Amino acid sequence: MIPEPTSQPTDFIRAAVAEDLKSGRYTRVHTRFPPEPNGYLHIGHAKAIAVDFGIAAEFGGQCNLRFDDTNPVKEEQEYVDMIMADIRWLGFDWEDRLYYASDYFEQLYEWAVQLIKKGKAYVCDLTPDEMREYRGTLTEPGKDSPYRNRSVEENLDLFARMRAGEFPDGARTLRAKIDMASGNINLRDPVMYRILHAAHHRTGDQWRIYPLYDFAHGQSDSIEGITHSLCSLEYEIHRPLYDWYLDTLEIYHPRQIEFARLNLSYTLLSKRRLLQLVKEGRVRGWDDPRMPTLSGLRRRGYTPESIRDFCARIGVAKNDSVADVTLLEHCVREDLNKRAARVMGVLKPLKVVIENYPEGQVEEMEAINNPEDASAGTRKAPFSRELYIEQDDFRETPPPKYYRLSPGREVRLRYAYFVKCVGVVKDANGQIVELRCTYDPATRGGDAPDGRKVKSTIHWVSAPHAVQAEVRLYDRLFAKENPDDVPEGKTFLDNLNPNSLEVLPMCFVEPSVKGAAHGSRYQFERSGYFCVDPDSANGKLVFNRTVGLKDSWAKVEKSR
RNA sequence: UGAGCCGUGGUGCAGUGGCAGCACAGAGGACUUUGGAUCCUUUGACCGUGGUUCGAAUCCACGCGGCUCAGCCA
Repeated sequence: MIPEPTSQPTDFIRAAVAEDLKSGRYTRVHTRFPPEPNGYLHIGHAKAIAVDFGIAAEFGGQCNLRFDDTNPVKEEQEYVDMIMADIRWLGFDWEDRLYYASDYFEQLYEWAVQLIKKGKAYVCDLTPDEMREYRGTLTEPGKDSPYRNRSVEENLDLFARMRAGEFPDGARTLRAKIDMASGNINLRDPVMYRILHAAHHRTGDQWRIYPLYDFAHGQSDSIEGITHSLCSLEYEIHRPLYDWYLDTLEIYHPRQIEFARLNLSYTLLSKRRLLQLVKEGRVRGWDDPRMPTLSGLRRRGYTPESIRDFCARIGVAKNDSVADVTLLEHCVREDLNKRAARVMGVLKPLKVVIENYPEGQVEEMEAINNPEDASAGTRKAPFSRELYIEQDDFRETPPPKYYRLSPGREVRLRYAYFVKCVGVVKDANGQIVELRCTYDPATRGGDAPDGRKVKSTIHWVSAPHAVQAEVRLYDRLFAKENPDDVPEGKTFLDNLNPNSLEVLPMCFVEPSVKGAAHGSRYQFERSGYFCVDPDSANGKLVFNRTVGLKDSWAKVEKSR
């Protein structure tokens, strides 16, 4: 497995695992990542994957991939396939250890029978409503079900007939006989099996009863010889039940340890609501670049390395916490800064004519591909009399501290010449449509022999050589730090950022990027990191902005 | 008013009886052919009250605050 780039984090789970090894409670480390195939993986799962696979690797152990597919009505093969692709993309490998809880249905059934024979499980005929009443409340104990003391023979018979499909959905359940007065509601005779006449994506119509999570998970861990079953905090309260099944069945007993799931500012990480955004068309799909799904982040241009780095940096603990999305952004910037080729791209073009530059002349200017990586080499960028620069790089009346182009002011065109603005052309509405400039031939390459300095260097693209592209600018999907923070009567949908997507159809990039493959990542100098979207086709380029560069001018301007 | 868990700068994570630290964010500066990157400086925290101790973020007690659980979801 890939070693994480940042320092070795030592957290309470690693400490517990090390202690278990030292004490001899376990002699090896074997974990598992157990997704339910009912949605796409998101950045929160990336944390869990990093914990499960990461800890196993660090201790020289293994990590299984196991689909927790005990609910056929919610689960689909499409999700299984995408989940596997996402985990691989993230950089983790379960080798030949791909399992499904549904692989164990027969064994689980036998164990259920065993529990019945031990007098530890019974078939219950209570309706869902009745069961709720009998369960009691958080502060009051429950009452025993009237079916609690059926004979072993009757239970065996009924359970077999449940399996045979003799009863309709919901007519009966198999329940563990534990303690209806327990302070832990999970122990008040939890349901082990429910009747579901539904086809399963793997077992087809083989089963009419399906085990619930609690009756499947621990035993699946046991079957696979898992040592440390790492899961999120909400299962903490299930641990006594996890332990009860294993102990009562008298089978190999893994240790469950819980940690806090990831929350991210300005982001929703709930499969249910992510699904809702997709189904209602609020986004273009699971892989919309604004989605926190791994497929969305991938399409947005995030690297797996940056996501792993992020996971390493947020750490693992039991505090409910909200990680700052700016840390995630920092992680991609840091990674892409080292790796992304620089290129010049003009998002909002303003035409410039260099009046004293010979018509028809073209010069090939040498440009550095990546100042952070000398091995990336150089390229040629064509320069000519007519160029495009960024609208933002010109102000007719420059505010204080604005160093870029303005009438009479000289700036450097990166890798080319000093130019001075000598005229502004406007249309009938007074809109600036073109700049007239002069250049100093002595400054070729960007340095003035007389030693004079310019305050600013701006990027440009030669108009006749420019490659047209569509650029999609993304902002946070939600306008609020906590998308769930809504006033009475509103929903998280009201916190959607109406400006989360801005499409710029008429951008110009330098010709070196022509024909770039889907997924290629670039830094557009002074602008940000961009990634070629799969919508690019037939020579038409579409870029997604992964993340902007830090912009200290924007800060100055904002504070004014 | 049941059971379980958790409280350290704005955020996340360390510190497990001996000078409270790291990262991100913020502020300031240096440098710069990206207002990028890099480098330097800097603001800022132990939920509260008692107790034990020479010494407490750490151990104990009592409070306070937050989260999870009353699916035949996972």
